[in-house]
Amino acid sequence: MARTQGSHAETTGPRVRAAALKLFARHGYAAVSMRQIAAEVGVQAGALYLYTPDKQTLLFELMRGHMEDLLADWTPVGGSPVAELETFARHHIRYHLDRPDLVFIAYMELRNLDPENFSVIEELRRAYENRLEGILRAGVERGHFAVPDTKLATLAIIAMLTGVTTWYREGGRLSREKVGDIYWDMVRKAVRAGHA
Amino acid sequence: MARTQGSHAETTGPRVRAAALKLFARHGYAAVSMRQIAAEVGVQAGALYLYTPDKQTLLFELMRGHMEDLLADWTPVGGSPVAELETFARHHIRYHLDRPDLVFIAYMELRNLDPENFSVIEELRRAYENRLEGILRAGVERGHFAVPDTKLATLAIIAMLTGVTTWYREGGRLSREKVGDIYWDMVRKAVRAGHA
DNA sequence: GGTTGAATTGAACGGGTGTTCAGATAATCT
DNA sequence: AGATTATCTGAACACCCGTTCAATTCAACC
Repeated sequence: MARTQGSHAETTGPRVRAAALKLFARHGYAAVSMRQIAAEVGVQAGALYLYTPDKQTLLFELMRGHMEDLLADWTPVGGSPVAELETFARHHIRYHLDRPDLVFIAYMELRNLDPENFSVIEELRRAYENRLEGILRAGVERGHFAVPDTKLATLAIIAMLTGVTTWYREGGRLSREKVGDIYWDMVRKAVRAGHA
Repeated sequence: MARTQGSHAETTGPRVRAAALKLFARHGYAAVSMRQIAAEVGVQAGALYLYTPDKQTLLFELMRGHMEDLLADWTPVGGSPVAELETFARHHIRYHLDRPDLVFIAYMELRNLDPENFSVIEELRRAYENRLEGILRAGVERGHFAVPDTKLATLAIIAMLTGVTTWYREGGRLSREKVGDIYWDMVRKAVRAGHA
């Protein structure tokens, strides 16, 4: 018996992606089977192939969408480097706290991407890093920041900020606002000039 | 035909662990089969069970050994918090650069641990974090550090320092010494007091 | 040189994998 | 009401999984 209650194409597609996202984040891409995803959606495994050509593409599209949204979430406007760095840090934290599963996947499942898919994601990731490095470089030129190496500082700051997703839980001791304040305080001090 | 060239028990054990480590780090625990590990060692899959009760224990023992070595690598001596923080940061970086595969596994494969194994590893990880937090708290009490939240600063610093393994490559632009200097500079400034 | 025993093979076990596809079903259109 | 078509099922395909174990091989000992 097929399709027991009406046409579902428009809702099933997103539900497949949502189920894959949830299960990939919880158990890892390799550990999740198409049959498990189908069960989560409430459908047989064969039906998934109406919505994705294969399992690999399901993972890739989740990661690509995430990276593109991340890049679209905010673009530098070229103002004061200090203000731009603050905006970057707060956006980064807020965006990552809003999408814990996608963030988790984007960092953990890189090695499960086919080589072509991997380079697409890597390029998007580099574009994001370059944005932060641009801010740091501008700040160093104008004397607002003092970092020994802008590339390294870029990676250190992103690692620090992204780390928030490993411990933050909704309704915990600290509000998002407060978390943003605390991290921004550390970032600002870490790159600050003139206080050696 | 078995054992084509002599008794191998003493060398095969470590070789099994080394092969598992390498393959788990490259492709992930769930994506690596016992037959692949056996092939890397140059043995049939059944022979692996002379050296591990099962695949899960192989992963767990790698992670447990790593965490115990990390804790044994250095213990705080109770001196100046600034000096202790520097020692901690430099040890952390050096240790992590020395064992990229183990570090990778310890962070990526937590969710593939059985619940009992998971809590063992989690406890070791918490013990490590508590060491750093102890340093920060001592520094805050004596007025050397100013951090809004020592627990959060602990996690932020560890995330930042551990991030070094994602980009550092042997023989690259920066020496280990220089990397340690740069990260220490950022950590020191991030927690510094009296320069708001 | 025959015996012992550790080290290993290779086949087997039950079950799970991603993917395909003919056929069934039900909502929509004429 | 009947035809059409998008949606989904369920079985099948070839293959891989972790693990067990009787049989085999060979170094060491008597």
